[in-house]
Amino acid sequence: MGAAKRIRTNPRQLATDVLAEVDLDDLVESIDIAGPGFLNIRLKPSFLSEQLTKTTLLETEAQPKCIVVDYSSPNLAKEMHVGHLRSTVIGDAVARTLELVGHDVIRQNHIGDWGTAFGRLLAYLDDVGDGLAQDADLRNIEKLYVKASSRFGSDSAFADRSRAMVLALQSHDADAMAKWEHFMALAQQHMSEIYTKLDVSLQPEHTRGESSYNADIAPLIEDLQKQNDVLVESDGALCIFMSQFKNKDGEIQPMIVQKSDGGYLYHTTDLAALRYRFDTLHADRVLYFTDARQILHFEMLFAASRLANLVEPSVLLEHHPFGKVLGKDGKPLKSRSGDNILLRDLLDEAIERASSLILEKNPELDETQRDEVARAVAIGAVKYADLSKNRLHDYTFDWDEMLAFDGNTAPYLQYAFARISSIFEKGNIDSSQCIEPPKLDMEVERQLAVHLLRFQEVVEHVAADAKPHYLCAYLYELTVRFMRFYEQCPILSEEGPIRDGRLTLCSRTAATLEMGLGALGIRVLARM
RNA sequence: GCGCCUGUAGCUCAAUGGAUAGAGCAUUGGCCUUCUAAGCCAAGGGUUGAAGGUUCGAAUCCUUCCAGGCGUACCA
Repeated sequence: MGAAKRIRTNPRQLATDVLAEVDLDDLVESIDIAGPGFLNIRLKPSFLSEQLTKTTLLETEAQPKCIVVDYSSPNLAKEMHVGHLRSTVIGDAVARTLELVGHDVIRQNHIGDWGTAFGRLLAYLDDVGDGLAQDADLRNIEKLYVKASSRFGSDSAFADRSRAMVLALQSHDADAMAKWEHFMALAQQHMSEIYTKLDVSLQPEHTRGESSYNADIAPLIEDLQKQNDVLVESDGALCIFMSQFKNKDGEIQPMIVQKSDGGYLYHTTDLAALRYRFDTLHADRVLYFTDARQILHFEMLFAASRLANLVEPSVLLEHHPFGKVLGKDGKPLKSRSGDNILLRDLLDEAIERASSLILEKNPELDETQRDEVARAVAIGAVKYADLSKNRLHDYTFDWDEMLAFDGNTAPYLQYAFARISSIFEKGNIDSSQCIEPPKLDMEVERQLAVHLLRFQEVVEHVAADAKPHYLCAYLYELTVRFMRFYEQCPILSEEGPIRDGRLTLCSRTAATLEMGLGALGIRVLARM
């Protein structure tokens, strides 16, 4: 590192110097220098034990910030498919984690409920007649959109009508609005059903779609025009030119704020949304979870908002991108029928597989319990499969991998919790009363204790970097250590301080699992 | 063309510039008369796409290649 280089000391010497200066006798059992200059510190069991019984699980933020988390944000012209999983699940986990550490989190579901897609859709509905619109469920509308898009590409008159429909919506033409509202009601109902099934914390009040910024756009453009040299007309469109963005011809790539036909684009709504988040919601930090194709869009959005002073310089603007979902053949994911795999089909399949496994593993559970466990296991497995990866590039979707219930999966963590619950149930013990400091004589006990004490650090890391996979890795390692402890150390058959101390380890592990999985949006189970 | 991203075990993925690059799946072999075997223990499996460079130390940082993906003015 730079520091070591500046003082021109080799790491081994530095370690020796540090060791000579520190006095940790009351905390440390042994400390020695190893390898290139590591200080290996072995903490005293008494110190570990004291920390476990005297510290809270998680200290909350002393100075909470107002953090806006923009995630899920499906385009309602289409039914939600597996491509929506990442934004929804990762965004939700980060929102929950930020809340857990004490921040004031405002969720924003920036749904695609406006724009050209709806022009095509509504124009197509006009062409085929209202009858279809009356009984169209979302699956039909999904197909409608495909047909509308294809006609848009092949029929220039239809393309013109689609664009005219967009303008009709933007001027709030009554007929167009009625069609749009009918459609939106169906689509939002579908969206809510998926969120409920997925156990995602997004509620209807978090929905603030593109259409909700309609009234803000004209004033926004007016304000931009008041600022010298920000908005420039080019080929009839109003643009912001920023020299760091170049197009394929090496010229400056404009950010189009208003199209030559007077319409607006996603740039425009996002600028309005960002302004709203700062002016009205008073955001200190804004996080966006979208796929990686939008990287350039967000770079331009953030740069433009700085240029036009839409937000204070101190406000943190972060885009957290990720790759798209591919099939096993390495091509964008399609089901056999050629459609994208729908989210509700994935979830139903997951629950079905979990249910039949539970029937086999634990036939004693009654049907109600089985349903509850199946849901928690299935949803947990699907979410964890996504959350445990930190991948910016595309990732491969595989049914068997995503719906696996053993190994490094959510059910493994849930299983540990169920085992602990079973101990407390069998011993008729209240886990919240377990305060006996553990002895930590066995190496597996010490290993568990050390890891338990790192929860705070990991949660803070997730809150800072918006990467839930750190927490997944932590919880998995915690569970591995607990399982070793569980195999080697009898609990209920012991007596006195040994038994009580081990119960404390169990209690703390269960509480950590519950809080950690809760931050990921995954439920724990007393039985499974 | 230019820009951004990615390349790690057969597969899916980890690894604040640090120690012998780790997990899971799959494969092979053990462990249920004791708190849930969705578990535990063990084995095999690597030139981190390639080559240079910086550093006491590189999967990680820099340069050049190779391969793939995405973006590149009125879609989002």
